Amino acid sequence: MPMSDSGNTDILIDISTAILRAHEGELQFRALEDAGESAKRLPFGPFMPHRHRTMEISLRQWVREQVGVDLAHVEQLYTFADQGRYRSGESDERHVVSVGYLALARAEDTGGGAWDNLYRHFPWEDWRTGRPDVLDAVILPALDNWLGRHDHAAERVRLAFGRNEAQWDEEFVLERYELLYQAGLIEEAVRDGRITSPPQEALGAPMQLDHRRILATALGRLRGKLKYRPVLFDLMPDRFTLRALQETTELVIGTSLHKQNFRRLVEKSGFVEATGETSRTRGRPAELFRFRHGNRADRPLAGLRVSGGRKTGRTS
Amino acid sequence: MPMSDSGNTDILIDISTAILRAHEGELQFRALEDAGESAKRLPFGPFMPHRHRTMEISLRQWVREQVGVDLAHVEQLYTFADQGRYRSGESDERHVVSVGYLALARAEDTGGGAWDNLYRHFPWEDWRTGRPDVLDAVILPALDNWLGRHDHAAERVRLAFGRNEAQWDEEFVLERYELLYQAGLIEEAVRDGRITSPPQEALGAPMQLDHRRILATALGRLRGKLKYRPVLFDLMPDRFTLRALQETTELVIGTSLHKQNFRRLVEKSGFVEATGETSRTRGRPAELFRFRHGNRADRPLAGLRVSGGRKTGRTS
DNA sequence: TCCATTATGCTCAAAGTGAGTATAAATAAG
DNA sequence: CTTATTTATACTCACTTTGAGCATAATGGA
Repeated sequence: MPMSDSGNTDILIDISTAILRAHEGELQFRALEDAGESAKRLPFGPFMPHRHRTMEISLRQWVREQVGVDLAHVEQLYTFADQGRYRSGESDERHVVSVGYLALARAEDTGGGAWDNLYRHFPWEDWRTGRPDVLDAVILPALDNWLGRHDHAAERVRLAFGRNEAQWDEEFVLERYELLYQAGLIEEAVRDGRITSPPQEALGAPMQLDHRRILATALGRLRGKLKYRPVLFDLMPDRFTLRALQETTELVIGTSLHKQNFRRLVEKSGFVEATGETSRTRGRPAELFRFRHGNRADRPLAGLRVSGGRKTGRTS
Repeated sequence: MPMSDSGNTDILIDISTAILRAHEGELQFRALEDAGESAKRLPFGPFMPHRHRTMEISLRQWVREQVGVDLAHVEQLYTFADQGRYRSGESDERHVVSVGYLALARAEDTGGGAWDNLYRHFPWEDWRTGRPDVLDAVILPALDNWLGRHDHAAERVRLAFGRNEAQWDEEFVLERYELLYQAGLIEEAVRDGRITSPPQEALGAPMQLDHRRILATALGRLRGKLKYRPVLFDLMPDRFTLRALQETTELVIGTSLHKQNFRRLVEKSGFVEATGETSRTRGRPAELFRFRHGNRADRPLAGLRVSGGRKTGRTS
């Protein structure tokens, strides 16, 4: 239903990319620093339709050329168009629409450049060594306080943060971030003028513009995709041990897994095949596997869904 | 990495919405007709950032006002920016970026207006009465013929259409549509000048602009979301029998389900509660249920995943 | 040689799932 | 009013999947 107005507004589309890799036991993203600005940012640039036929093609190209990273997987996340979350202080006349992308890279294919630990910006999302203290010490009390004045959001908080009967769903990264933002517990909310009293304690390292929101979207999307598409292998080197695959998986979903069951799951999935070679580190050498391009019934790795089942925790 | 160019292009953002409902045994979407144009279209309009703070808020509002539908669920699908798929014939100077939305409505909340059967545009997606004939009679032979000249796409065809060892994945709606488009088997491809020889037989009813692509995205997204979020209830009336819920489910995923097992799955999921009332039609009266807002551990309805298991088909 | 360390194999019970059979409660047909 | 038809609901049963753990196998280093 075309509206009467012709919609003649000067719009600028920014494309920002969360480029992730698994490296040295960390889930990292490519981060850039600007002079005189403590918060980092993602690589981004304007979409120029007269130059690039599609956003993804152009993105792949300039990330390789200007960021020095070969991308294994590229996926559009979301288009954010809400005003006031972006360049709030600047005097640009144009309305900015922000398109976020998720990209995965193998550590080997990443040149120099600075990489940052993703969980430094989302400490409440890393459950690998158990439930993060910051949840009960800071986040939930602060949210309760906020809920006193905004009780309509109680159900959203319950679902996002797994209170009462609800389970912690590791995919709700964005929902959690947005709630924290709305509750004024995120530094970006202060910057955007959404809240007057600054948070008593910084919850994760802030970023420029809406880049932490894009990172949250990226992490949530990746955690979801993991379970039904073999996207993890785009973070892995050519050959890898099942242990390394498990560690990368744990990095992404933010919990620890049962080793023997993980092995069983992956072996049955048909996504990997043994190479015959072995890798030696400390203990018994491990078999090296390689990704097996979908030549058989690709079964979802639903078993990667965070249990919540009977118990939790890793078994040696 | 901001590019040197300032990106000063006149960009128009169109927001198109696939509004779905389940009605009279069909999965329908709100379709509009234009004079002198046989292909229908979705409701759409330009994004006007100086008027609307976010795309979703404005969309909800003008769909209610101008289309006469109360939306139960709204979800952004994708932002398409590839040139040449959109308004190819027009002389508008501006570059058009198309943002697609999925919206769900309860049949009761939809006013007058025209609704169209979704599967009329995607006959190969409806497996409720078995594998559609058009697949083996038309689509696969034509794709094979096309693959002769474009064999690099063989793996994509295999996965999307479930050939050889691969399984038909009901979520790959967009992948299938895009392959058919690229292979020139879709009328829109002719319209866009992508292919010279028109398809021997029209595969599904065409639509204006890129609206069939948006519908494909919508159906695929909904089929996926079904399995882990209680989104189906946004298509259901206040009270419903389990049979009605099953029929709506089957409409969406495009396959038929085992009745007793569906009942078991839904009852155990905790998403519904009995009302005590019953509905009478022909046979034995059925209990009326209502949606139970997430007050307990919301378990994914993974069981809705199309079996592919031992056998298929409905049991009385 | 013994130990710490990591990898891999195997078991077992509980829960989930596919495919039925059986029974119940209505209406429609004679 | 009796019977057939239709739909709903209950229950079974074999098989698979999953959470959890025990047991054994290869390494390098003390």
